[in-house]
Amino acid sequence: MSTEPRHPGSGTAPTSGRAKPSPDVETSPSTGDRAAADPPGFELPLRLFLAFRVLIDELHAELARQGHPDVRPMHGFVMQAIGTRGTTAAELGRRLGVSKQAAGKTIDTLERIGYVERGTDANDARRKIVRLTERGVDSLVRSAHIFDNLRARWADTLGEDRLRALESDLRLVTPPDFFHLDVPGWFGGYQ
Amino acid sequence: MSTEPRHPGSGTAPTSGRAKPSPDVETSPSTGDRAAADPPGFELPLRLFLAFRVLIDELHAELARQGHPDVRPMHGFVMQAIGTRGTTAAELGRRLGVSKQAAGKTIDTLERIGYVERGTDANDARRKIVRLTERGVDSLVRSAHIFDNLRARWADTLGEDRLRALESDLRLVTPPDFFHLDVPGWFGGYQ
DNA sequence: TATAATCGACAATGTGGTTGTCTATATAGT
DNA sequence: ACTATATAGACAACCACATTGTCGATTATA
Repeated sequence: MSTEPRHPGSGTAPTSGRAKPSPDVETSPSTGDRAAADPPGFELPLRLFLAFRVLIDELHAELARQGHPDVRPMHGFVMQAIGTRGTTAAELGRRLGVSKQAAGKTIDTLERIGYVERGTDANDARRKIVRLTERGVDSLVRSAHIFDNLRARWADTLGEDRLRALESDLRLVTPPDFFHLDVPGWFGGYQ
Repeated sequence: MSTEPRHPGSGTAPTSGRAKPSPDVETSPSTGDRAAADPPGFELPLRLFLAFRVLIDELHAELARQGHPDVRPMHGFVMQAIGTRGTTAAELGRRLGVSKQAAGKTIDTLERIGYVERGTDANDARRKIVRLTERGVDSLVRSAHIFDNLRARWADTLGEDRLRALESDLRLVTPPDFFHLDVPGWFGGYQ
């Protein structure tokens, strides 16, 4: 059906594909006993994810335009978790909910592309403090601006009060813990 | 840019949101020129993702209780994309935005755990039609029920009107295409 | 009929996660 | 002070899941 060519994982995903609206699958094979006007239950999680995707994709498209083409969604998230005060691989792993080895690998990548640097801890010879470089901070500053602009665009679309209500509602149904998303193998499964 | 403003939603009375968690990094080191009470721009995407996570995690916890402990988030999504009419690996790959090889592997998994089965196409000897088994359909039926229950719980928390407003708002800022999430290597990057 | 396109399979590869093991360093208990 | 235990980070092996490239079989088309 969708004759559009695929875009592999690299590069910033488009999201503006405007493909087919209706997928071929019935809402629910045999649960037509719900209130008629309600949307299918699985629309809500999908919309939440799509909304997330839209924001992240547009962020990185704009970030690429502003001189940060190599930053991946994961990187920005990790740099947020590193913070301006810096941290260690083990601590970062705990914060993100991944092993310290995985955190270390991501730090390797960020170091290689120049967004973090490793230093030593004067008080603990074991620890190596990971700190954002100037470039790393710059990417976060620009991300903040871009997110603000995206939010403003949503405010134009939805109205400021509706957007605030949306944010408020999301806070009510989500855990207060910000990081610790456990993104790793969460979506996939045992093959 | 995939979000064009349509019509500003008729305002629902906003309720006061709770305090922001404030992770380790400053919102924006030099963007204090926004309205002061606004949340940091990156909270919105994170909340969207967390909300998605909450729904999917609870779905699968309940699904496991109801006799489907092996279904992973990806599986349910893929089965929705397969649909009751069945499809082929190549078509499924296009629909999901992944390669036909990746789609084929996921189909292998679903076949192994008994949720789909492969048949032949009488009209085209190349194609192998993938269809949901009875067990596969059962998992989708239960998923629909569980999603409905989860939605009802959110309606209790937020109020039915607020929830409808949330869904409506999400529709305004997301592309109409349901599937085609390009989940694959999207989050990660080049190491 | 010759040529092109498509399906499904196989192989090789890359990314990103895991566990396990190792050394060096810090810290707590005796 | 000395020893036991815990922790940081590095290295290796492995696994999960995606990618591209290729290939034979089959269908569609010029």
